[in-house]
Amino acid sequence: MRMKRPLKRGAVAELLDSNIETIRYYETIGLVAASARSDSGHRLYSEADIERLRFALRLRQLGFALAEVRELLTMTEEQTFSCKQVAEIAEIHLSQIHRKIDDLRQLAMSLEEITNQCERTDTPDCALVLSLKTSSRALN
Amino acid sequence: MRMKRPLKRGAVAELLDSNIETIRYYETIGLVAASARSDSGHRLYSEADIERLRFALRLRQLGFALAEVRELLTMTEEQTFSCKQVAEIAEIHLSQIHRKIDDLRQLAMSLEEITNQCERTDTPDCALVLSLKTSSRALN
DNA sequence: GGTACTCTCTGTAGTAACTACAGGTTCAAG
DNA sequence: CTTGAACCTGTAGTTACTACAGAGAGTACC
Repeated sequence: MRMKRPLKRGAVAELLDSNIETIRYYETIGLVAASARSDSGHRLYSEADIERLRFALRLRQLGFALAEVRELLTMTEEQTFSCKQVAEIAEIHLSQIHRKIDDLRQLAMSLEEITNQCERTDTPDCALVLSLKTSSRALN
Repeated sequence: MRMKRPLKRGAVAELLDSNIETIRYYETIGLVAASARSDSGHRLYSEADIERLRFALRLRQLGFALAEVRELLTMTEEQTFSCKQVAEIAEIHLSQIHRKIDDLRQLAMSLEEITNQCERTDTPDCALVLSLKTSSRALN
């Protein structure tokens, strides 16, 4: 069997549905780099490089911070992890997402309450604005 | 009746439960400035200054971007707005919040699905990691 | 082989909304 | 009068990219 020849940056970006600049960025911060360069200096991405990138991008899609992505990459690559550990990280992250959802719900409720005080007149004196100007009640 | 004497930056920050640096930041970007300075250069915030700040901070708490805060400040200050206009801005913002909530719910679902594949073993071969490594299915 | 066009390279700056720090005044209490 | 807190300024750092400029490759067509 024959190796697939490595892709260049643009092709990788397209394949992974990401941005060409993002890929370079991940390299500059030492997250994922191309393992080879052509004679003229063009980055060449092997299958393994692409897998690593795919993994990183997927974790980002799932809302993990780059620091967490870095950690998870190292763990999975060095095989120095237990499944339990990874699951724990994921669950902490999940609980953060849930908290964010709750915060936004609170926010939406406050804002709905405030906008409901408005009767959509053409004048500038409005309970809505008044309500915005007074200090928070529904928040925190 | 007597004017309350103006507060300084630290006192304002405490009063409005915000950060002293944030207040200076809002000044540098031309959002809200102290209307006076003491002889030695300390910022002095009048009641009106503080109201303006309170308004800005409240809008931020409600998730409005600084650009929107700026717009709303101008509108309410120049009285060149109708209640309807303000309500519209608020409603656009509200719909963005709802969309964000939906996105996060999707995210949470994906992540839950993935973590459920894990049996919390002590070994590194895990359906969770495998699932993270393969390309997205539940997203977008 | 020449030319034109796209791709890639590098370094750097900009984005949002702060936050933090350093090095120097000024204020207030004892 | 001293000491410590609060304030001043300018500047750099944060997160996760994104965008741009200027120069060097790669490739398609005549």
